[in-house]
Parts: sequence; structure tokens; C-alpha cells
Amino acid sequence: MPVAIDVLLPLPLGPLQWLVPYGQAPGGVGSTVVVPWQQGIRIGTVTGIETVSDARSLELREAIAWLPDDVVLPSETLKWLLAEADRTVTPAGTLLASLSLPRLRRELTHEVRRLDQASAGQDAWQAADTIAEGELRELREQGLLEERVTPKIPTDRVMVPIAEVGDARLEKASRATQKTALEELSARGWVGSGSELARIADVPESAIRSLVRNGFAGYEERPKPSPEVDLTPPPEPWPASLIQPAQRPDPQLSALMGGTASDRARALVPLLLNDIAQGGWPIVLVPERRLADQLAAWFANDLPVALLPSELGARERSVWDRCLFEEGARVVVGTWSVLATSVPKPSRLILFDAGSDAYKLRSGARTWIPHAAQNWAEQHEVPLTITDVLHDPESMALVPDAAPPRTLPLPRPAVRWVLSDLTKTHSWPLSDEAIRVLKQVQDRDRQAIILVPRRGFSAALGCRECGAAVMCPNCDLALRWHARDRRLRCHQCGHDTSPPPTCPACGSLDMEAQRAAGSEWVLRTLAEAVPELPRYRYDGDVRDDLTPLHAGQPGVVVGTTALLRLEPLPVLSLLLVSQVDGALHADDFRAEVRVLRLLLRFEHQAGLRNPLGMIQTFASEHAALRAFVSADPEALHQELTRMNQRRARFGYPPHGQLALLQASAKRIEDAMDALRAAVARLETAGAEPDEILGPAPAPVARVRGRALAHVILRTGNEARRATLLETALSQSTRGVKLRVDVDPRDIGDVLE
DNA sequence: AGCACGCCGACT
DNA sequence: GTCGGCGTGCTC
Repeated sequence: MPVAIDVLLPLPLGPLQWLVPYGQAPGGVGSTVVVPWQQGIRIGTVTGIETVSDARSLELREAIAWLPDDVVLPSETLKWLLAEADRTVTPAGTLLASLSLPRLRRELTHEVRRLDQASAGQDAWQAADTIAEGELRELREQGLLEERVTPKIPTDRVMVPIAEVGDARLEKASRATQKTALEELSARGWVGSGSELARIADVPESAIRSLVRNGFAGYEERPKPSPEVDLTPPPEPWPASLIQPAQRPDPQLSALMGGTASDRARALVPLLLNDIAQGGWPIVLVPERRLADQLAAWFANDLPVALLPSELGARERSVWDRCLFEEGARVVVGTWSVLATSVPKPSRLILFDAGSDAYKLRSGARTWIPHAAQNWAEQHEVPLTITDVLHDPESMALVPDAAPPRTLPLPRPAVRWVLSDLTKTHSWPLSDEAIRVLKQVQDRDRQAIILVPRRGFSAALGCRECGAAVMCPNCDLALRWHARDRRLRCHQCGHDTSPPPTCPACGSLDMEAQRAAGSEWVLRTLAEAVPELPRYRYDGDVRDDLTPLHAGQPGVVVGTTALLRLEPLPVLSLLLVSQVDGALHADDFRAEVRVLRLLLRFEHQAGLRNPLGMIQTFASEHAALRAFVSADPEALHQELTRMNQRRARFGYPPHGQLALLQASAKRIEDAMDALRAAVARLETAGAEPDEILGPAPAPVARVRGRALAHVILRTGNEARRATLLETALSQSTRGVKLRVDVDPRDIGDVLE
């Protein structure tokens, strides 16, 4: 019986079938194979092998070749990949592509040898593209073609000297610059480009052009040099910190909470050492490349660590493979693609900073990586350990609830936090209290940091008396105040109502839109209030040089979350949050956790100092803020538990599963109609009313000329969510594109 | 993702 | 009358 292979290509498709390559020893499931594809060839991963009927085999083409020197994707990983595709209602190939495995992106030379031309000698290999596509196909079908592929060695085009340095033809005054350039070029052997040579030799580029035109120098293809894998430990590996590492390893540790990134990394070291001692290969998954570099550098002092670079090409990857296996590295650190590594025996998956926003893939499969990582650990039967800034309900749900949960909380810096009630002040955007403290900072030559909200969205309608915002009855969200048409709307489910005459919480008549002031406004206020205090701005637009502050000079720096990456300031005496209300009432049930996360990170800007912390807010009675400023770990923990209970009531993650169904069309009515039709299908299929929120126009309802609307699905479990999504997508409307985001992190995202 | 096919607006 | 826009459909 003929043998066929299922091949997954890094394209938005499921596995497709080919016959095994003719006359070659078969590779197995998980190996890499080259197949004919449209006009050329593609590299894919084998997901299955089976015998097929003769009739079927006649429909199939043969694969071209196995790539035998490649790493095999472990069968657990493959199973996980296919299950993830089902879970996220995405073609498996899209997911495979998102892992950006260098071995699938290898450049290959494709050569063929015709067997129908008797005259052709043994070495009659010719480039495949010298034969017309139709003829190639025909020759293949008739079995008159041998094919082979060889990896292209990546090359750089470099400039090399051709003439000798003493060449008499260059001994003319008019060719003095060419002579200089040639001498420089000969001394170096080669340069990357002509303009580079011009710069080095300090001659005009025209001189280089002449040099080439006259045949004194030329271009040459050179193999790319191997990248330097630099794992030199940094001189001062662990940044200054309050936290002592826990020295007793706890192999059951499932969660590590609090501290700074370096605190958390350091606290993981005993655990990692323990894993290695047991013969395992722990894998550390991080949200961003930057953090991978940092973590690998910190670990390098204590651990045999390998950094898995996700963006490198095939050659670089093979360098990394060698570095891993020959130099005895045992801890693998990397972003999302570490989940497709093949280490001999993975012992644990560490999901570093599970709450990071960067864990959401923003195109393709749009995977929320922590969820996928949890499934990965389950499929590979290794324990999952997470770290996070706080006990986020969603992070905690990723690890099994042992009793008691094996979590290691790291202590908070000693900041004395107070809330400054904006309903009780007349100065704006800085309260009287804040200005008073800033004056002290000025008088005592100290430093202050002011965190301002990002560019705001439309405001909530809040009460000036009690600070409460008007909430949506369906969604646990503050309604957005649309000042122009004087309506309150929910950006999730579309609930639309007129403003209440009095505050629903306290009955006050004093309702107003809660505005947010950006960095420029705050800086202007500072110029009036504390003119002697040097001012700095640090946000996405302007990055002032903060060297004087780091040297201990007095001053105040105003900025957005960019501030969170700064080294702590030496004489800091005030951390001020100019306004949290916008973020607190964002269109999202995660808003409160996000705010707490932000505040906890901001707090670490205190470093080893213990400054005053002040949060300006209209909602000074807000339980989450109260818990944060209380400095009582138990209070914060209880508040997170309460949030978790509230999520349970509304069926939000981690208690329910969300999916965003987005429709885009030229006209908003068409998008809404298509969604209404999808909702009707869902209802026919037995969806409960409270499983469907919307349809509603998207918060940003028009993007690049396309109107956007959405429906949120809220289901009890993943299988049901997948079924409902299939139902919703089962019919299409002309001119309307339906797209899906499973585990959405932001309902305002535009799906590509 | 590519690539072909197909149907409507602005131009040598 | 053609060139070219991108909407839709297919790839073993």
C-alpha cells in the first residue's frame, strides 16, 4: 500500500497530504520535509503518516525530500500544537507559522535532473526554475524527474579589493582618493558596502564608484559570519534590590509573586538548580525578547543557561543548538518559540510574568500564551510554575490549586502610600495636597516622579460627591460618557442609556465627566506651582536626559509607563500617580487588576528609598485602591479574591471563557447585520442569552475605512466556546469579514 | 500566505 | 477600448 504523509506548512491551512519522497528512508512524525507547492517548494512539518488506497495515491504528489539533519518536533509538542489550533479555532499552520521556526524558513536551492534525456550525464542537475512549471509537473507525474534540495548558505555581499595596493594605474594625482580607498580596503580585506568604505577611508562615495568601475575593487558573496552568542555574565548581575533570594528550593513551587523582575528571577535560581540536579531541563518562557536577554544574563552567573533567540535565521539557530548541546546548557530561556524546542527531557515550564500584556499574540492565531503554556505543560506532563507581580485570578488559575497553594510572595518596598481625594480639591490636575508635598520636594532639593495616564479614552460619568462611576447592568464596566450626544454607552455589549439625573450610588446631583490630564498639562502646572524644581518629561514622545537626576540633582520627572523602566532615583522622596480613574474604569473587567499591576510596578521605582506615595483619584473609596495603599498583604489578597468572586458572578475569565467575534464591512449596518445573523445561528444552535453580549459597534468603530462591530461570547468551557464559534462562522455574508479572537485581552483590538 | 480568477473605475 | 483595483476562492 502507498504511504502518505500529512504535512503542516507554515500557512493558514490545516495539514495536507503528499506521498512519501520516492526512494528515501522515511522520516517520522515531527520531522521536516520539503514538498512541491504551487510554483516552487515549501518546507513543512510531518503531523501524520498513513497508508492510502491506490486510488488516493494517484491524486497525490510526492514530497521532494526529508531534511534529515533537522531537529524533530517532539510528538507531545505536535499534539499540543494541533489541540491549540482547535482551541483557538485557527488553522494549525497559522500557529506553526507564529512559532517562527527557523528550520521552516530555511532558504533552499532546488535542483532537478531529467531522466528523459539520455544524453544527460551523471551531473546533469539543473536549477528547478529553468524548467517551465507545466513541464515540471508533467515530468514529475511521469516519474522522469529526480529532485534534490540543499540549504543555501546565507551570504553577505561584501566589497573586496581586486588590484594590488601598488598598482601603477592609481599613481595619478586625479586618482588619489581611489588609491586611499584601495589601501584602506586592502588593509581590511573586505568591507560591508561601498558607502562604508567611503566613510572609513574618508573619501567621497563617487571615488568608490570609480574604484569599482575601473575594476580595482569588486563585490563578492561571502558566507554570513556566525552571530556571537554572548552570555558573558554582567559585572553586576542582580540589580539593587530589597529582596533576599529564597535559598531552599521547593520543587512543588507553583507561583512566585511580587518583587521586581530581577527579584523573581533570582528567587527562581534554587528551583532551577534543583531541576538540573534531578537531571531535568527547565524551560523559561518570557513575554518579550528584551526580558529573555536580561534573564539569561542574570542567570548566567549561577546556571548553565541557553538563550533561545526567536528571530534568528537557520544558521544562527544551528549555532544555538550546538551551544545548547555541546556546552552543557540546561536552562532554556526564550519567548513563545521555546515551546517548540526539543530538549532531551523538559522538567518544568516556567511562565515568567504570566500577567504581561505581551503574552497576547497580536496577529495570526492571536493566542494568549499563558493558556497555551498551561496546555503545553499538561501535554508534556511537566509542572508549570508561574511568576507574576500579584495574585492575578487568571494567573493563579493556570496552576493547580494545591492546598495550601505553593506560592512564594516577595515583599513590597517600604513606600508610605496615601490617596489624595480629587473630589475634595479645587486645583487640577494636581491636588492641593500634591502641590504641598511637591513644594517640600523643591525646598529640600529632593526628587519626585509623577506618573500620568496615557492618552485617555472617552470619560466615564462619575459622581463628584462619592466618586462612583455609572456602571453597565450587563458587564461590570463603567459606561462611557459620549458628551456629544449626551448618552451613556457600554463599549462591550452596546447597552445605551441616558445619564441618570442623580448618582445611582449616593443620590447626589453633582455628576460630571471624569477627565484625564496628560504630561504636558501636568508640567505646565508644575512650572507655576514649583518653579524652582527642575522639570523633566519622559514619555513616548519626549525622553529628556535624566542624567542629572541619576547623579542626585533635585528635580521632578513626569511621564507615562515608560517611567517604569528607569533605574530608581537616588534621592527620591515622592511617587505621585496623577490620576488612576480612567484606567480604573476602562472598558474591561481586567481594569482593576491592571491598575494594581501598574501601581505595584511603579512602587518599585522607590528602589532602596522609602518615599511618600500619593495617588490622586475621584474614587478614594475604591476597594482596590484602599487595599493597595494599606500595605497589608492580606488586604490586597482579599481584594483580589473579591475581584475573583465578582468575575465568577459575571462568568468572566478564569471562570468563563471569552471570545470576540468581530465583523468588518464598509458600512457599520452591514457588519451589525452579519453579526445579528450569526447571533441568530447561535440561538438556533442553543446558545443561552447570557452567553452572547452584543452585537455592538467596536469602541473604535471605523478603522482604515472599514466599520467594525463585535459580539462577545461568554461560555462555561472551551469545548463549548469552540462549538459556538464554528457555528457563528459557518455562514458568510458577502462584503463582511468575520474574525475571531479567542481569549481576547482587549475588545478594542482590530483583528487582522 | 501567495496566487489566480473575476468583475468594475480611470486612462494611454 | 485596456490597465489595475481588491474581493473571493484554492492550494494535497
